[in-house]
Amino acid sequence: MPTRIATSPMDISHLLDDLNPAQREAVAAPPGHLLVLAGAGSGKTRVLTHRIAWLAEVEGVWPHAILAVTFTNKAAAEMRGRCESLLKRPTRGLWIGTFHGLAHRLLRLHWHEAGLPETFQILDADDQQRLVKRVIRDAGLDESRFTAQQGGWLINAWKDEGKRPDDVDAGGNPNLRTWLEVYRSYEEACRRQGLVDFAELLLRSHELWLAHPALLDHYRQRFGHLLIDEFQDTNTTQYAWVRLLAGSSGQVFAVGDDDQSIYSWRGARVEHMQHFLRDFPGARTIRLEQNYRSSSTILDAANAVISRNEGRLGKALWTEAGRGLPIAVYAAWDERDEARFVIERIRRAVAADTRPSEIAILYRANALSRNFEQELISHGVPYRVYGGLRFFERAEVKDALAWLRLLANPADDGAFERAVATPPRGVGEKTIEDLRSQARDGGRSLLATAIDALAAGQVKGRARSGLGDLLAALAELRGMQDSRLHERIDRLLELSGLRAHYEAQSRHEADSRAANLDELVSLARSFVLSAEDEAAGIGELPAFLSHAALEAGEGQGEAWQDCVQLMTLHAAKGLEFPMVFLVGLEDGMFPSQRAVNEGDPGKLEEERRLCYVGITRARRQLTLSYAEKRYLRGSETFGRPSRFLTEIPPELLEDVRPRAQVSAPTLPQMRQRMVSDWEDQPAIGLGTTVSHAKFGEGVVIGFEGSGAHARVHVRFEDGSSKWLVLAYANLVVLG
DNA sequence: AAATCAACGCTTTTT
DNA sequence: GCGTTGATTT
Repeated sequence: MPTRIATSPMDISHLLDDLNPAQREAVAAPPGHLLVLAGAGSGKTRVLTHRIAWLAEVEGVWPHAILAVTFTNKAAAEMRGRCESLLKRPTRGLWIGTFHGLAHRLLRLHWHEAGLPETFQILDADDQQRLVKRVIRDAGLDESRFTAQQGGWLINAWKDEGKRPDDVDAGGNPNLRTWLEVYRSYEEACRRQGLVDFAELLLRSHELWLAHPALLDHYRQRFGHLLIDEFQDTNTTQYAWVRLLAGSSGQVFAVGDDDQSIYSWRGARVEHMQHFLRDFPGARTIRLEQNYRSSSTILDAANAVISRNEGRLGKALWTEAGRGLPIAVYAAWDERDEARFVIERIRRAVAADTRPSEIAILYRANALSRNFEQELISHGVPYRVYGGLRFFERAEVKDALAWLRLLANPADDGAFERAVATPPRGVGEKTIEDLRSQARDGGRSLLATAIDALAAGQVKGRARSGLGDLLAALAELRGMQDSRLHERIDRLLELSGLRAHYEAQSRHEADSRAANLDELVSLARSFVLSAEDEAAGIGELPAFLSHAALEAGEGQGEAWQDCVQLMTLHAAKGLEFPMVFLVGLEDGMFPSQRAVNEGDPGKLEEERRLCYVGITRARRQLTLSYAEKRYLRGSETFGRPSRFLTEIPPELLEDVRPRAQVSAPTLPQMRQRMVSDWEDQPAIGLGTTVSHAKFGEGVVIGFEGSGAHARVHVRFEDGSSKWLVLAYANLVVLG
């Protein structure tokens, strides 16, 4: 049990001084369970880190006895860093990590008790899908009816709910029965190959504790204090994991915001916030409602929107900040007009000394980023899109990792297939299928089967030499036990032919694939085994592979470059920007069609929470936009403004009338100068001389339509004439 | 066995 | 509108 050490009041001032009363109450809470309802921008991370420091410094709790859980590696890293600077020393023995990272550590430490091979490997989402596909195919199912995607989704959903195949009741549903068989076969394949997917990490470590009370007891004794971040995002298995570890003596400090629960489709259950008060006796609730981020206008809009949801725990954000700028709303004619407007505003802001990195464009679905990217490129504004392929998920990197996985775990059939397939080495589908059936019959791995088949002379022709080369290369790499990891990878890239393969490709595709392989080598060179991993007796190679799976690495683009940030609303959770553009606000886009169609109020409420998350990302200025017409999946769609727009009190909004309008066919009206927010566009009329970036100078000889529809007919100097949409053409009026 | 071409299908995605 | 998958071709 932790011993209390005497402290004077002086010691604690730096932990409480810069906190508001509610934050202080949470940080200095007496022993017991606590649920902190932390609104957006209310200083949640600060409270968590100060609580840890408070426990360590004031309550005299050993860091050793504290476990802090987050959902992302980024959040974990930030928490660790802030704790270290608060405590002014390394946080030795303190466990801070993601649910998955901590569960993984437990399984590495207790692989035997968990029923895993010591060499078990982590299956990422892509690997998992491939394996499910293999299972479906081997079962001879119709792959158009039973897709790997759906299978993976179902299996994950079951595991997230803590259900093994035996726990699922398929009832009389034949489809579900089939899926259950797929689930069983998938589990068997994982067991045979020593593979563990993300959901399995959690479920397996939970079962590890259940099956080994002494082990559970050990960890219960050790971790007297559990701190959970983003509690509203916990799934059933994670919640059970926390409950089990806490037992009757562990104190849980849970921080979350039910209004920011946006991952129910990934198994997260907001109800856990309510259940917490029921399941953890004596739990108290503290609300952090003062917002330090946004103007009161932005906050009022957020509050108004979220207040439409039912069954909230209840929380009203307030701020001492002033009203600030109104929320601008722009009704674009179409998605190009929308992009043009947004980028123009961004350029203005940048010209007025806003840094690009302080600006974010947020959208519901990734598909929306394209137009904004195009417009940013054409104006030379640096930008970064989040949510692309991450480093360790890239095909060429995974190709190389497959070899490492085979070295670490020869039973990994997926890795073998990947290594065989790329680069092409004369071993085709037929050869592989023969090996597969042989391996199935013999109950052995593909690699072992291949070695035998080659020795027995069963493989002929090109396949023989190709397979022979591969096995020889593997043998050589296996012999490099004493070499550094990066040397092995470097050699691997040569022997496998991957480097040559991707270098040859690069010439055609102007791609950076070969460079990524070099990057992999240098990542391995600078990879350091963490103290925890070393203590757990984990080798460099398995640790590197786990790192690759659990921390897929940053998305594309340089994090530190000063650029405009583009991302989905989901990706924006936890971030903040002085200037935020929330785009694509049409019913059917946001809220999404599915949420609207299915008529499930829960779905719509989650969309609304997503909207709340989006609005509350903005510090200073929020701009909303929607397009009346949008090309979606190749065809035109006409949308109505999002219902969320109407949920914001109109007095907080300011309509932007951006377009120079050509509204009537009479000259005086044509000459009328219209209000233009984003460019001081003089009037355009018959006979006006204009200049176009591509076509040069010309004279307006006609026009039609009004508002966004306005088009002008221009005869250019070369004699050609064109109809141009005013909103796009960016005409410069010369007189 | 590998390259080329048509057909599909498609929110969100911390790990 | 695009990228991925699969069927077809050589």
